[in-house]
Amino acid sequence: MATIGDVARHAGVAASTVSYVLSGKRSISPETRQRVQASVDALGYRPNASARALASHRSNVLALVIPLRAGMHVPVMMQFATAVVTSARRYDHDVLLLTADEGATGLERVQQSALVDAVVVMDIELHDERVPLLRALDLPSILIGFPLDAEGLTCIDLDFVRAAELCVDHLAGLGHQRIGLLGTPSAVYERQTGFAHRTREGFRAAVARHGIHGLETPCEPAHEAVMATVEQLLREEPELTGLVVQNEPIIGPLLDVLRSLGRRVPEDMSVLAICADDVAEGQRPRLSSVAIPAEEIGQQAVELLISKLDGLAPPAGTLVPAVLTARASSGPAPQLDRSTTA
Amino acid sequence: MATIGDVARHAGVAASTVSYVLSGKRSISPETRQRVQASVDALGYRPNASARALASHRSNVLALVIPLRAGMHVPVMMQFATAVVTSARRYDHDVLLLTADEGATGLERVQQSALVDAVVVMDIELHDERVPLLRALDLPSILIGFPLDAEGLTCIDLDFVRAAELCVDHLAGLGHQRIGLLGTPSAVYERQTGFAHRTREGFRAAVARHGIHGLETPCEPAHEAVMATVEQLLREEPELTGLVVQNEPIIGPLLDVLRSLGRRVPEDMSVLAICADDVAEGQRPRLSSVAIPAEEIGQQAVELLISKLDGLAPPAGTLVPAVLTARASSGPAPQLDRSTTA
DNA sequence: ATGAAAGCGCTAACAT
DNA sequence: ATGTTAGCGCTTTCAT
Repeated sequence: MATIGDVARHAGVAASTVSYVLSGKRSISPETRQRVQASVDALGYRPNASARALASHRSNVLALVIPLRAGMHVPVMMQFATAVVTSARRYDHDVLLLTADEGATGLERVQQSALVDAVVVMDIELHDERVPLLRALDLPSILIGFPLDAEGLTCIDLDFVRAAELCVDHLAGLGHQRIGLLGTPSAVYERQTGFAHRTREGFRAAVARHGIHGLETPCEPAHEAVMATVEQLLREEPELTGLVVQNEPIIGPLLDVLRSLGRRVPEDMSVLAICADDVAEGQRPRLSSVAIPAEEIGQQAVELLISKLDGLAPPAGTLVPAVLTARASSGPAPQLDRSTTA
Repeated sequence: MATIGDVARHAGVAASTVSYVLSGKRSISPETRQRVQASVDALGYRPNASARALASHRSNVLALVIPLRAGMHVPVMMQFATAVVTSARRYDHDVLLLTADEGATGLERVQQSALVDAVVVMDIELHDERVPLLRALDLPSILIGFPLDAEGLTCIDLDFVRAAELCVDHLAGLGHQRIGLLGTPSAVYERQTGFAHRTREGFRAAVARHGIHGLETPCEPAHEAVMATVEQLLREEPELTGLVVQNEPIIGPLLDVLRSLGRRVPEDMSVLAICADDVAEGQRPRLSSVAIPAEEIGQQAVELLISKLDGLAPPAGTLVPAVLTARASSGPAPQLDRSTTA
């Protein structure tokens, strides 16, 4: 491997000049720049990452803490992760993978060994144990998700409160009076995961505001569980005509279950999902949904982090606006013939 | 952050002694060792990763190339990834995430900048473009999957040929005469992904050996596609009584489709899956299956890689044995009343 | 069994 | 606009 010294000799300049040509941190005459660039190309020079990090106190590596906890939906996680890696590369950074089970220890370790410059933390709980650590650690960070107390931290997430509200507003606008929230697996609520709680919050508030009736239930991702949960919901509220689903893996089974129960979508039952657009469009009927823009959030997360590394002070909280797309799964509330016979 | 010099001063020894205590690369008197260890603990010393890498020519970081290509099943990928990270940590290594879309460039980059010591490459195609590069690059590597020409490379994977054989043997042993292989999305075959091709190979060979009739088809992961594919299969072969599935996301829909077509599992149709055990057990009926031991493969991959870094020459190819677990979805071939009426 | 000292390859003052 | 030089914090000879 060629070193910066080799390049300098080849170009007939000082090593520092090569460094400055590469970093652009001071002005270089066009001729010198060209000569150096030619030598770099000729030798196939690539700076040694460790040497650079040691001298500059910057590793150009971000840590990504990926949780793999019970009830999490993996494909969505991976969309975030991919977006983070892709965006990081655009800013000349690489991404180190930290699993959540190494937990707080892992964060401390990578910080103290100066392995990474900053960290992206996913799957934030309302009372996340990593939050105090992050505040103490002097490691620039961005949380994808909001803890209850976000003081001093930079966070970004979809506006889940608004997402739920949009769903309820949409259903209420279509005349639905009794609707349900089919949520994440219960483990997710028990961990007090931010997005699930905030969705529930928004659902409650909107239902109250519209003066309509709202039921909430978690749901495990298995066909049987979906069946049981839907039946339970219909037992509690036979006149249920609308469903908001925040649980990607059960979407398919849910539609099957409704079919097998003889409830047509959207004629008898309107279904709204909070899920990735491609998932919504892959269903039959195509689901009206509020999208989870993982790509956009991951990208913005990296941009916020980079701006912190550049010494800027980005906004502490970024709520990505929720957008509802009406498709084929939601329609006017049915006239409740059923109510007279039930 | 404390440096090795701080620790040395605190313990009253030379920096090199601290280094040797930490690395165990030369013998140290028990007293010195203790004193140094105490100072390390007292100061909370953690070696600077860049300095260490620069001096030792070892970054203690592995790269993991994760593909996110069309048709891939994400949760399985993540199981591999998690196993790799967890195992790497056990050998005091971290893992850098490389997405496949950076492709060969990414491998070259991390190698030339000495960012990583070695690389784990997933989702190998029969004629993988990264294979010649890997051979040229002088970067220790392990492939999870076998290219057609694995000369000079270290590979590991489940024995998919055997996995398919086991499934066919099982069905043939139960008297099934006409069976189908419901495979991955066609994009996966078109890319000539190793595991999909090898499964097909094994299926063909076993079917021929048993002198029974075998149908093969790819299948896209959407309810409608599953329905269409199954109907097509039954049209071609009305007396089909056994199905081997290598396509995790369609397992749920497949069972629904069979139900809606009035085919009971396993009375009318035996279903065998090649998938993770928990997926097989999460279905109703529980699926007879050949497990994909992602955990084990990921772990072994890292161990092989570490042994290479230690200068050993591990076996070039490791085929993890396929194991079939019979559960509730497979049974004796039905007496074909249907054949007389069809 | 331990110390001293020379780098590893780069960046960033500090020159001029 | 460019060169000189002093580190960054560690590992590893080379000494003893």
